[in-house]
Amino acid sequence: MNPLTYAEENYLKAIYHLSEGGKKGVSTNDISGEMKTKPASVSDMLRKLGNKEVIEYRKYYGVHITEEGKKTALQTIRKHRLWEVFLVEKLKFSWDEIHEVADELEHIKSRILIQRLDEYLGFPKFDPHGDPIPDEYGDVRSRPRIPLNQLELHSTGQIVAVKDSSAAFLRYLDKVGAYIGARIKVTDKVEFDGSIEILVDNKKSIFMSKDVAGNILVMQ
Amino acid sequence: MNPLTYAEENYLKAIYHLSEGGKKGVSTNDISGEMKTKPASVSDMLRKLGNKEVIEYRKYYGVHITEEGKKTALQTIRKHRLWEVFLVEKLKFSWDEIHEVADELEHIKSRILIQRLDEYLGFPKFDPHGDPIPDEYGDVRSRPRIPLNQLELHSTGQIVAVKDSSAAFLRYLDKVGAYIGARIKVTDKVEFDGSIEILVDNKKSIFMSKDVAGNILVMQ
DNA sequence: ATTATTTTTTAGTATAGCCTAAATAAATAT
DNA sequence: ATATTTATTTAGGCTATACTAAAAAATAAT
Repeated sequence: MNPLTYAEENYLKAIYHLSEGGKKGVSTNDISGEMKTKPASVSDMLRKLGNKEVIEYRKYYGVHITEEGKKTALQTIRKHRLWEVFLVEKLKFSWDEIHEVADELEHIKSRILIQRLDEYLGFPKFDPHGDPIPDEYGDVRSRPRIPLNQLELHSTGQIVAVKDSSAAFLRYLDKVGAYIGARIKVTDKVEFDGSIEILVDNKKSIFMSKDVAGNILVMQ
Repeated sequence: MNPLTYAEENYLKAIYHLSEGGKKGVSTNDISGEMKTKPASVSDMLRKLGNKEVIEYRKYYGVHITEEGKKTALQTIRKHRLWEVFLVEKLKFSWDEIHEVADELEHIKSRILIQRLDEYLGFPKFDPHGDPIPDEYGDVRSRPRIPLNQLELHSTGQIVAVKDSSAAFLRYLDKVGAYIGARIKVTDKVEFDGSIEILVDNKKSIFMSKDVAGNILVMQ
């Protein structure tokens, strides 16, 4: 159908991100939180996105993104991440300065622009945060995951999963401030017993045993 | 005052371009022609731009851009032209493909982005069309102007001013289809009397005497 | 299983930017 | 100088996006 507006693209992207992982619908409140708009505005928008068939929308029952919608969202994400690579690699931005700018750049419409940019950047597969860049067809080559204890000293990564997903272990992670999605950096490795120290989100230092680290999967 | 919206920036840029050369006000109809909107929409917008003090607006008497407005317009033009250089030099666009894309890119707001882009491109002074790129403070290093009759056969240029700005001469130029800003190419030079033939905007052929050509300033 | 609370939707309002049709001012022609 | 034509503005409408306040549905609590 019609191309999406700037605002519609942003909502769809938010819905896509909120959908990741869980297969249940996304709630109006979740979206309103993500978009920093009021729930009433979200309801309005959901009706529109439903009409454009990028989401399935049943009143009071949350939202599912359609295949069409997923493809569209991935195109926006592709553009966002390619521009992030450009900003960091070519214009020497640091990775904490790029988000807002990329949020604007991602809406530039020209298809040929993105193809040329991709080529110019050497067809990168991951953005500066380590997130994968979807290809022109929306396919994502996800990065191999390795246990945290195998990460080199000073390497960075992102926590993407846990091997041991027992409630006890998750509770422990929560308590020390680690979580799925956290950006981490290995700041110390103790040879003697294999325990390590990591920095979470550039803020919080956590010390953990080799056993614990072995149960956390990261991607670089 | 408040930052300008996307649409306001576009109108202001159009007004700036229409103001160049002539010191009289720009008419509503001129703007509507340039922006491909209806005169009624232009009236609306002029009131807004007047409130934001980037133009001086007196009903029925056309528009003058203020110093503040000129500075703002030049920033937009600077961004537009820097992006054009990027598209041509780095992404290998041909110069007839870049306009629409640059029209979108010019509205990206980050100041630091433009500084870095400028640096990355090696602080270019002219865009791919030969138009000068204003600096951060809106200063334009204008390219030397020469009388049209001194232009070589087959050279191209742009009409930027007239020496004789009498009403009669301007009316004549108007009648034959020449105007400030026109892109021209010298297609013939008659040795005998110094008269020349030029092609305006790749469309219209004009034949003119040496005297007339000598009163038209072009930049290459 | 009612009641209370939370979530979501509807109703009505506002602003930006565009439109058409009608009214008014300015410019031109007789 | 008046009439006609042209340019411009006003009035009123439409769509997109957001808002607040009120209504309705779903969920949780007793």
